[in-house]
Amino acid sequence: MKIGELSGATGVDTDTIRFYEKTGLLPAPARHSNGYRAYGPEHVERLAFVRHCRALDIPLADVGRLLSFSYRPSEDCGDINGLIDEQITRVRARLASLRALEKQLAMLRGRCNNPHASNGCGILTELVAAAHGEACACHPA
Amino acid sequence: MKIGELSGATGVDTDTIRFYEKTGLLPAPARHSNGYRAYGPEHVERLAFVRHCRALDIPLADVGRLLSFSYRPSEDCGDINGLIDEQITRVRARLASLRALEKQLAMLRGRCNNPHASNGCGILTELVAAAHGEACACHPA
DNA sequence: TGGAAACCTTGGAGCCACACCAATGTCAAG
DNA sequence: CTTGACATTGGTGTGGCTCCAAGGTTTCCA
Repeated sequence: MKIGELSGATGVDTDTIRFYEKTGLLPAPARHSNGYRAYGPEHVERLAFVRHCRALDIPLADVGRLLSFSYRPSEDCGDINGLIDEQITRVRARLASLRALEKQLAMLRGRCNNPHASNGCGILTELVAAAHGEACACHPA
Repeated sequence: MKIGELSGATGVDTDTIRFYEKTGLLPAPARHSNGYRAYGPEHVERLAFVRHCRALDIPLADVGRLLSFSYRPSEDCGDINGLIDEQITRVRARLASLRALEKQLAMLRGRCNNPHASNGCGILTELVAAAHGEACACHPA
């Protein structure tokens, strides 16, 4: 199968497929006589694996490690656990900071509910106050 | 004050300060006779404003717009509201997807609790199953 | 006075995970 | 024979920095 067919079968853009090949995540496939890439079912599977990991927001470097584990099945799986745990930690940290952020933005937004001249805008006033180090709605003292 | 002093006063890396200048977010300061950048209190304030916006994860392009509002104070502030609303929308969308992600990763992690050979690893099995399109712990059918 | 350490300058590359582009080559259908 | 869809390579752009190299300047201490 050609790259467009692999793309259609997996929903992954052809540019992305070539990018994965260049970065070593997908093995370089055989070529047709005209130079076109020739993929088999094993590529479909491997690409699906990569995309599933990416759906979990696992960095490409870690996906590569996971792939190497699945090719050395006798290795201890402690590293796999660690890798997933790190990913969970990353996600939870990002969640915490985004939750705080949402609160701050909501408070800031509450400062201004109707249109008026921006020299009277509570939002702008608030942001400028923050620049002065004063307590602000989004970062209360 | 020199760039290092501005950096010390605001906690912003000198590289970042130069980057902001290059992208037009900070005005190019005067220079000392030796070519060193010469900053005043207005730069401290403006830089603090930028950093506070960045703490709210507002993109630099939008920070630039906010700055331009504060220099054209007679403008209507409806655009400011819209800008903050967009930011809130972005943050909420990201929160939703991260929450889903956390659930999926937690389920995946539950597949393997003790170290063993990775050909028996539930996590890897799960990821490979996903590659086959089967229902998996993280993306249940 | 000398020399090291700490600062400053510019310009450019690297990070992540792609997306998009141009110029060119290949192939199947009408 | 042309049109259009597909393929190739290589390069650039994104955001928001971060780090580096190669040099010039200032400051501090013996």
